[in-house]
Amino acid sequence: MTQGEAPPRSTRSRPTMREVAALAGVAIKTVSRVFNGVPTVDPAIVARVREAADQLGYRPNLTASSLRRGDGRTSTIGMLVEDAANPFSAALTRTVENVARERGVLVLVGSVDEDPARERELAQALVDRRVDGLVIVPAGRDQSYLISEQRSGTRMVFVDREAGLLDADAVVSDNRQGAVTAVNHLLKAGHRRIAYLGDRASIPTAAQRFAGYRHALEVAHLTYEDEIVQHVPASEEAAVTATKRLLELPDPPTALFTSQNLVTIGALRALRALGLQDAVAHVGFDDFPLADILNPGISVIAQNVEEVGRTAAEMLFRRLDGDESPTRTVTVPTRLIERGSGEIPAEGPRHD
Amino acid sequence: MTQGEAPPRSTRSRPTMREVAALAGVAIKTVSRVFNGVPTVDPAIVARVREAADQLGYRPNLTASSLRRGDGRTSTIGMLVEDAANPFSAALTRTVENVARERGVLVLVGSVDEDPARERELAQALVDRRVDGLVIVPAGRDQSYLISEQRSGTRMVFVDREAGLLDADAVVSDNRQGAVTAVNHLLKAGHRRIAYLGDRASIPTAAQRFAGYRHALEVAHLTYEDEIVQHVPASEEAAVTATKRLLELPDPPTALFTSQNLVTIGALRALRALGLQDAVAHVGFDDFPLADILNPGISVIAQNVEEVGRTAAEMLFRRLDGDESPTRTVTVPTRLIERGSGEIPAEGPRHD
DNA sequence: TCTCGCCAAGTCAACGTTGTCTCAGCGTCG
DNA sequence: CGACGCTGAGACAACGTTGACTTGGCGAGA
Repeated sequence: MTQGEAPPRSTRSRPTMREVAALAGVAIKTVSRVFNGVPTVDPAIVARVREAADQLGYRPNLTASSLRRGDGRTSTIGMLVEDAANPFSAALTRTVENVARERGVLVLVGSVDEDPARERELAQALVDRRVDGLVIVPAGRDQSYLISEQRSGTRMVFVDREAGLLDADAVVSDNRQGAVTAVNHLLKAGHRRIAYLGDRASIPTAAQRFAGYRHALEVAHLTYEDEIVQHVPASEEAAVTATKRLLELPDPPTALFTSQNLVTIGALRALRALGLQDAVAHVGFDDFPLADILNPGISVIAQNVEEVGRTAAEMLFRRLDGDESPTRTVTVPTRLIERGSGEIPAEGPRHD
Repeated sequence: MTQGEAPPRSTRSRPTMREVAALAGVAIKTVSRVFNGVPTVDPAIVARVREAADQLGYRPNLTASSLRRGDGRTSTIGMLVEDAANPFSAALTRTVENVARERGVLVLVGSVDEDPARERELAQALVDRRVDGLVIVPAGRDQSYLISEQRSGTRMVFVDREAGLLDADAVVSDNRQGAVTAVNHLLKAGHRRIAYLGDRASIPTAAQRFAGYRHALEVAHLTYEDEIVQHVPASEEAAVTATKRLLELPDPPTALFTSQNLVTIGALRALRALGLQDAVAHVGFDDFPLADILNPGISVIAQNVEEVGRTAAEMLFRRLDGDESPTRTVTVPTRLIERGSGEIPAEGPRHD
């Protein structure tokens, strides 16, 4: 810990247009014109105003400006994600930020932690700051509390999951089809006893992935067995326990479909702990860093996070630009990445 | 892609206090008092105002309120990180958000991408929105452009790296000592030829870690050899190439100290590609997910990101609460995590 | 009974900016 | 040479809210 030298700083209050105007010897309105790039101001005056502003360290107050301006735009949008620290949310935030950046718009971020009450509080806090729009990964199943905001002109786009009880734009991954692809891939490797391990079924995305799993089994004329299906809270620990339980069954599954990131990682920890990583096939939903470097590499259904985020942001800005067309839900396809774990055949690893 | 049904929404403008007051039959000021929890308002009137507000879907305008209020606080802070999508930045953002949340403060996030010009632009954009304070992971080495802001009362705390040409609070990891620990650990395993692979030396944290490396060698009376030192841009590809170059030397190093996240991952990819992961010892700076599940597990010097973020946020809020003490730099210790790769002895893996 | 003080509720102006309107000065054209 | 249009700059009010002050009604004490 180092000591600095500075004594308490003089909190001289921030200069305003009034002071700049006084120093430059012009009217406030003229300063306003200069900073808004109005072309009809005498170049000599522009120079004088700029000089005065620099001298005082003047910076326009966007807050005041947005209050007075007709459209009331704040050049700020709000973004609610599940948890700013997790890779999916972080990647999403970054792509939205990239699109916003091009328009000089900043992003207010909030982590909802799968808590509907928190979602609502944060959404209100964003609205209270008069953000121009919202990008929301909803936690709850009821967003009707936003109806009045929507009517008041706040544009919003939902991501990863659609809004409930609210008609709004959304961008989602093709969860169901992704799950079908995963299961079909395991079927192709000869598996007939494929376990499902996923997030609680109350989470819409988990429900869709689970539906895909059931559908694929049905098409393959396999009977669904409750015994090899586990819905657990999305945490590594819970997934480790659940995986072990599955693999210690009298008639254990020969393949595993894990429908969420942390669940996938928990499952692969459990497989390794049991020394079964080369014996039990495994496909996870959602890619994760270093999945390719493990042994075997983990085959996954990868979401196109960048496209999801970019599409959502672009839809939002199109709305802000006046697009009044009917609301849409855009579905972004997923992609199977084969890395080894999903290609382990039913009879166990090949030894020929 | 699904079609919604909603026709263009009626953009009725947002209700204001005036309208609430009219509906409740009271003066605007009374509505203001109700929403600010002033206790001297007749409970019957409070009820009437609240009802009117609910009926209209009224939400106070924090923007206007902050403009009028004496302190001008916006209950918003700005945060500049290297890249919102990388795990270090994301974790930092999240801890700062957690502290802010307790005070009803929201966080505006911007990614600087190691670009000093971008850092400056974003800082200005945040100041223009009159954030109450800034948490900055600086990209450039000169933050003197913030002196006038500081004087105008914007509080700021720097994270991960100290500010340049500006007297301000900072919270940093003990980079130098962490590097010393890493190298000492490798020395203890018998290594005498330890390579350094790190981010460009122009990045202050990289420079400190490099200094730690040199210092540890010196204390151990080992001569510094330029041949086994590489400064590369922080990317996996660059690190892969550099690592291969090091290991293909006539007299290759028996141990590797990688001083940055992506560099560490690049190095371990290269080690695996060459089949040397069990022969060459390796300690990385910065922990990363799944480091423990690899084979061998990757030993690292872990930064305490949570403590760094929390400390920074707490310092910022203490300043906002009126703390005028001299500026400080808080150094947060790092911690060695042994997982296998760093304990490989100098003569190669044991075969006894 | 009258004055005084008290307290709840209201009026007014102001935060920093910009939209609208006005005005002064200048060049042009009949 | 005078009316007119034009152009550039200023005056004024307003955005939605709150700080400072005022008002009015009521109870208490002399």
